[in-house]
Amino acid sequence: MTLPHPTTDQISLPIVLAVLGDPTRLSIVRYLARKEGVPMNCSKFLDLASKTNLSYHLAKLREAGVTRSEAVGTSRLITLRRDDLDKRFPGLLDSVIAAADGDKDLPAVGTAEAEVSA
Amino acid sequence: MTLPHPTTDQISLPIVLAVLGDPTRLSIVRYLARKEGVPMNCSKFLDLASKTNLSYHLAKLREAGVTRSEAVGTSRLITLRRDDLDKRFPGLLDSVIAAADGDKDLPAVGTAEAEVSA
DNA sequence: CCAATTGTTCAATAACTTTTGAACTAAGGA
DNA sequence: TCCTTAGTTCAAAAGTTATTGAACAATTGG
Repeated sequence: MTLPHPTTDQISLPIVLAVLGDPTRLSIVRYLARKEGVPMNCSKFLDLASKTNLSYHLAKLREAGVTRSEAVGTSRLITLRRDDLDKRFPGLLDSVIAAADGDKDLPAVGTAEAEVSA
Repeated sequence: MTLPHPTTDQISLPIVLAVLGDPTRLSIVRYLARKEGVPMNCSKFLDLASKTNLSYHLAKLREAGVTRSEAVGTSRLITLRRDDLDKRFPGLLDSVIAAADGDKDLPAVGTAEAEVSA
């Protein structure tokens, strides 16, 4: 944990909702949920936006308390803060992710990829 | 139903989340949920914002499919579209409202009021 | 009919958010 | 050491959303 993250009780509902109300960020969260346990690095998401713009969106997610970013070497390992979000807003993340999974209009991550891991 | 409302399947997840990600609108939704079955008119919310600004926020909620506004005389009867939202995004509204109910930072509607009805 | 009440619309402005490119840092491998 | 890879920072530009006040419409009660 290198970069600033809010503590669990600092996570704010309107901020989380506003942050998830962006299609790029919602796609990132959906992908992180699908690949939970497999920490992701930024470059996974380069088909959603430019590197600079991703840096911006990932910072928003981190500052809102939705994700955790850990510096490992020259990479960032990005994970969903599922436990914290479930504690703070029970059921919210699950219903958002379920709804996002059924959303055909959200941009997809990793299309045309040999999806290997579980 | 006088004003334009999206149909159930036109309701979009990112738009709903973005619309709920505003403290004024989240307070309105929380209040509507608490007083469900009792249709509200705009003026109930005048302690949240100016009349003009409320008109704007209530239009946003309506256009996103979160509320329904019906013209009755010179008033609007505003109700939560709970059935439609539950059908489209199961569990989402409940978890948002539960989280909003626990949020001390959200502006309150109808404080210092003799709250009469159920 | 007149006035009050309820809410909308419009245009302007203020305030934010998103996107961009260029320049940068920091780690790792050859 | 030098080069590459991974990501950040900064300032500018573009775009969007929120807020305001003045003017408007429509209904209702006197």
